[in-house]
Amino acid sequence: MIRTRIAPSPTGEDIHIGNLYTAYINWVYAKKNGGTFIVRIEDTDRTRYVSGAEEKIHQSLKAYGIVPDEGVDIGGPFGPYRQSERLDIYKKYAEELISKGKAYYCTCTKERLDQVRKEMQAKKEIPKYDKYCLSRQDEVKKTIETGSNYVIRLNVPSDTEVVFEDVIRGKVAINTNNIDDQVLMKSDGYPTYHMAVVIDDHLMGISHVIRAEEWISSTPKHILLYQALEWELPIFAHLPILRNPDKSKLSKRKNPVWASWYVSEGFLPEAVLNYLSLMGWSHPEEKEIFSKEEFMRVFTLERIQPVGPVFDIKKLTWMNGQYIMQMQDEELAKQILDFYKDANFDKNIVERSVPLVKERMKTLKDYENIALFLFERPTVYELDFSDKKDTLRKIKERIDSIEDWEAATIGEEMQKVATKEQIPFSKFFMMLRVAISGKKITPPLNESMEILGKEECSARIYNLI
RNA sequence: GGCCCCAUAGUCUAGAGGCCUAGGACACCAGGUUCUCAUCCUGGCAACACGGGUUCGAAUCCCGUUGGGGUCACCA
Repeated sequence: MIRTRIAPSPTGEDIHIGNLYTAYINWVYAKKNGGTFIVRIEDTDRTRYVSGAEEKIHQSLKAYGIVPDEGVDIGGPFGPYRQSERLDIYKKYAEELISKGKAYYCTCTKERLDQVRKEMQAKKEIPKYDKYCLSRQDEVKKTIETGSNYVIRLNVPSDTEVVFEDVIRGKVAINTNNIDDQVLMKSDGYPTYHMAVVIDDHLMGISHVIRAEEWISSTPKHILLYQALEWELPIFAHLPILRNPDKSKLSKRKNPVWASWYVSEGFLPEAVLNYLSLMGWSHPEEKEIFSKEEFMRVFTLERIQPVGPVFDIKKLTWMNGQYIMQMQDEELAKQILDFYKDANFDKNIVERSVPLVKERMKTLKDYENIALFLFERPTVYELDFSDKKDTLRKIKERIDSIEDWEAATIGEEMQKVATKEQIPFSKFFMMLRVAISGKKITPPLNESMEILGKEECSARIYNLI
């Protein structure tokens, strides 16, 4: 049975796009294998806890259609799915580890820890805890009984090669000399990530730990824990980290990173996911645009490349445009109406405008730039009409005389005016375009005029005379 | 800095020893279609980081160098 999970922390505004990527891969992998996808909230850091973040994460995942089978809202057989509600579980295993000699109490102060680290760095050694408390456990236990603060540390054996097989990278080996005696339980009674992740992944029956590459170097700690508790290892797959254009880890300083930002900018969730799926992975037939269902069909973890890809919003934008172009008109109208629900655009006009704007929009947000003039009269004009009033009058007269108000007729009649006035078509229509819309760049003019209606067009011209 | 991961055009990638004169996509440039823009079509620019091996033959395998990234918390 395949069981995958993502473990977001409610420490930001929303789910990070990199986590969304990880979530998508986990979700697809579980779904394609008839498995279960779990969302577990890792809220063990109460100092960085952001209230409301958890709800936001769930909302965003839902907006992208990544729906968990088990999680805080829906429950499941292995709950609770919020780590802050599992404290007694971690405590129990921490005690087991201590009784097995795999972990120990530590009462060192932050000052001493800093001091030790400093000294080691000065000696150019690897900065890590010196196991001072390990040798004096009886003494430490006594001070703890008097109420002093303590943590529980993993007792990392020296000079041992920890080896694991990563689905994406193959064999990875790290010597324990490079690993610190990781704190497992913090002084506030909460577990650290390393403790909680191992216990929960095991208890929740996670078969595949699919997470970002940044976790590779701490995986040996986790393996030590699995071994200490005599648990079977899950399969590990470390996904590449999405990068900024300067190749550093994708960060909010250099890129929009919140999943909901993309939605609010008018990107379609399916397009974002499609783009994300191309990060480190390619379709066996080199297709670029494909549905979730198709991705699910052909996806394999093995095909993921270990290189960290740069997140290119330009290509995402292009892809989003492709999705918009391929969308059914009715569906696009619905999406536009929904995206602009506050603007209260006239439904009929939106529906009629869709064929005109569809291949001009890259994002839903583009609609306003392109089609606003269909709803409001222009206030600024990208052309000066002061010496064109005569022609304008001719245009208005002709507009008023048209009986069959429909794009083709409008075009023909306007051409007649241009010919009569001896104005080249390109110049004439540019003038008319700006007179109607205020702008030099618009959707097809005749069709736009048809949508606006005869009276409105006539009025717009009249306003300029 | 130690450890770990990685290395095909500006970017995403195909490529698992001869099919490679290295293919596709985005971006960019030029041209065509067009009353603007967009779409669409045609063409173009542009890469196997470097050095050693192995082999009849290497973008593909091995080693080294260089470069990039990640990680070294009572954060995840």
